Amino acid sequence: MPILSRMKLTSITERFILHWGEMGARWGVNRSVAQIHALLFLAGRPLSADEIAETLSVARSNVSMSLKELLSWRLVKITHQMGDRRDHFETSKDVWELFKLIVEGRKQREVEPTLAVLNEFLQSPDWAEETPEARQRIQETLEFIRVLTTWADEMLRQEPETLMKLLKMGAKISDFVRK
Amino acid sequence: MPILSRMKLTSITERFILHWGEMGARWGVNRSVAQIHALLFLAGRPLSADEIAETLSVARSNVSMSLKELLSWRLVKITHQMGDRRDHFETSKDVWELFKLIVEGRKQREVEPTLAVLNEFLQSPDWAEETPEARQRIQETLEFIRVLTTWADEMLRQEPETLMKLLKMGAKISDFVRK
DNA sequence: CATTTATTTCTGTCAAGACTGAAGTTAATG
DNA sequence: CATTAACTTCAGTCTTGACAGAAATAAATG
Repeated sequence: MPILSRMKLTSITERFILHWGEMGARWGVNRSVAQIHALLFLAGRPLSADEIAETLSVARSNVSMSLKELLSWRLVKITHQMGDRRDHFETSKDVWELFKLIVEGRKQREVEPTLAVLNEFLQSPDWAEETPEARQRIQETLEFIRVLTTWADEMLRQEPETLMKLLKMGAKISDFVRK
Repeated sequence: MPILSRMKLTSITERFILHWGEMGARWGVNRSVAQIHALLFLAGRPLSADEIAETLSVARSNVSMSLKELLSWRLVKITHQMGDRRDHFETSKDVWELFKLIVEGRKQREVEPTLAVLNEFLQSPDWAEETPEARQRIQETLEFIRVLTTWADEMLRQEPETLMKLLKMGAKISDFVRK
């Protein structure tokens, strides 16, 4: 069976994918998942699971699982091509959009459970047993996470252009606020 | 040899430490490292390495290594007590300060190397071989990371109170900027 | 409705790295 | 300067999770 579907990667594309995989791993993302996402990002067109497997030299089954995870993060969408029964997968080419989706995903999967846990502490009958200092620090942590996520929600609702302006205005705004 | 140094953890403290360890693991931080940090945060006083090991039931050597890592992130400082030769370890009780240190650390360890890699691509003789689309996406990624880190640098230079104000003003500022 | 094709799930293997206990090193004390 | 205490490093073990190949399932086609 001939290999028809392997994309040949340029040196830079390959290095990008490898670096992205490394970084993913550091941030708690499966290396293959990060690599597949990087490949789709640079390819800029829908790829079939076979093509991905061939190109990155990973098992077809591994690609299947990784794509499933990327789908669950909504980083990847399924598309179809006329006359081809296979699913094809693509990702947004807009880094801002990707960033938004990742932040949104982490918020739902990690921040919200943490808020739930911390809030539960406040309700707990054991709460009164804590030292006042520990109680205060837990409350400050809760408040910190709340402020940060509320703000992140607001920011991520903005259009990329607005967001860019906000970020680039950062210095001026903070000078203003400090006074 | 009697165990003199084990702190008894309240139910909530224990649950906090366990949850923090879990979250750390998700974000690519060694679970013990995160747990030790959580313990120091809630204890609110300097603890010896022995005391940490006893309290969390992990090997003394593991504590040594983990503390070394926390020191390298500057999340933990060594202090001494009169009449005790042992090092004691403490962390800031201020979540904002901790957050700053973590962001700063990740920036240095992960973001800067990534910027270096991407910048290198632009200089590379292979750069011209890339498709225009891939080139554009890599450049946009670079720009995105640059804008975000520049902004983060600015924000983290602020006092916590200024920062709080900025975050809480978020909505108003973005309404203003959009126009 | 049998057959081919596409996709997912399952299971065993392997590698990375977290953890431990022991050995080694350094520093303080009498 | 010998001895004890504090701390670090090292080597092996154990755990976790990534991965490949095989088997199972689902879907499409003639």
